[in-house]
Amino acid sequence: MVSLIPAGFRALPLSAVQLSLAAVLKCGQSFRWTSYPLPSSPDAESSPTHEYRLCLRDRVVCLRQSPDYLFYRSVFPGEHLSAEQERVSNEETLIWLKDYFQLDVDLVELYNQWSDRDQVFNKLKSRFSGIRMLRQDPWENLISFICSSNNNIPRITKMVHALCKQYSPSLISLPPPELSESDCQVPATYHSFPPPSLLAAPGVKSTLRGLGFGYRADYIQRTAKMLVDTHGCSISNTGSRENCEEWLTGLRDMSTEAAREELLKFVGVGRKVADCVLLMSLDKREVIPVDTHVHQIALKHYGLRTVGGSKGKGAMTPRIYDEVAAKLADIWGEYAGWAHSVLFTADLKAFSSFGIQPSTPARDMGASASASTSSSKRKHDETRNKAEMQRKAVLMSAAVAAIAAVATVVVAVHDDPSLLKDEYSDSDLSSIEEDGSSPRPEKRRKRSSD
DNA sequence: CATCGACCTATG
DNA sequence: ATAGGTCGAT
Repeated sequence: MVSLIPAGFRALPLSAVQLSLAAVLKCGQSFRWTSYPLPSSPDAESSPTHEYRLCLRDRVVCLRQSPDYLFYRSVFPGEHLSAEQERVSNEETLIWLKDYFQLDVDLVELYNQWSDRDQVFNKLKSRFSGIRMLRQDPWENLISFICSSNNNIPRITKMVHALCKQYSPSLISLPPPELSESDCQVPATYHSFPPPSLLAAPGVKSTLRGLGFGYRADYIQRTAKMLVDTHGCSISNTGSRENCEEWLTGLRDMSTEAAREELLKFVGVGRKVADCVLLMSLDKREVIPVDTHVHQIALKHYGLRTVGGSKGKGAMTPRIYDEVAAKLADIWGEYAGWAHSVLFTADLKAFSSFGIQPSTPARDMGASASASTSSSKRKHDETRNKAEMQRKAVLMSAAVAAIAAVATVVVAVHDDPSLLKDEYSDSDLSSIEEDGSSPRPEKRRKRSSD
């Protein structure tokens, strides 16, 4: 049967295996999407559960997803559009969508390739499907990931939204989708990402500090200033972006090494942030950003051994960085950065309940998490908007995974399995290596200094 | 080159 | 103490 198209939306045929909005828009690639839970529908199997919104320069793009379709619409400020304007804007939004989600790339084919090359990935692919790389705006991407240093996703999200609110005027104000008429919720205002010239002003430092950016406030202002001073902030006659934004985008045409070299010139941009930008907005699909998390994944699941003078703690030295990146790149191949994103997302604690079907969709009171887990196989909560619920979901998922692990096969490790370390066990990746025969995870060895 | 401490802030 | 690090000084 054909599922209903939500009112005002257009439907693009697209399998959920090719794209999972729930994963891709919330896994820390972009920090600017807002999501709204939708009231549950009678046809719960195939109808969207959330609406996602992003403010572009001139419009707000709204998305919903069913197993077989991506539903989209765009909302503009001002009065109604003519039929012709409507047609044109829909076409523009569709073009943007195809570019932003890189729909020309067959993700299923990539998943199959990675599965052939990597047994660890093979275990994850069914649960964490549809995770692809966005093709983001380089300027927004750069600033967002300067914010990401020594930081966590919720706070980065807050910071980026605060920055947009501070430096971009409100494009439009919209009510949440399909309100339950009970309470009058305030409409949300939507702000686009501000251009470089606005962040280059000296006063930005203190303003951003006031917004809780910490030391990143300086980095952002100085980077914006550098960019504007070096490559100009006038608007070119063709596009609607500042010259330096165009220049940044132009790094797409350079080699990975040359583009990285340019990015590293900016303040607050080290190897990791540079690699994030290369991968997420500059088309460098083979690049693997290595953070502490990815490092742990490499140690735990890919038998990377800690060589060199690395001290006991997992210090991220340039040496280690290169080793991890080289190892994973070798395993995953041409689209290694994309594969990395799947593994990274799978390891996020916030995704511990991802890809597990709730068998009892009716009851989802957040409290009953612990007791019922041991008896039932696939019972699980479904809504996870409450931050508090997420930690319970972690425990629950771990229990579910442990049961499932009994029936699963031993995971082959690429190097020496005996070198596997277990630094943190509350992630999802941890579930795939519990095969019953592996040695008991050792406690993290901690040096009592002082 | 490799290593170390400082840096904002919020949460475990 | 650490969260998807980076900078500047040994």
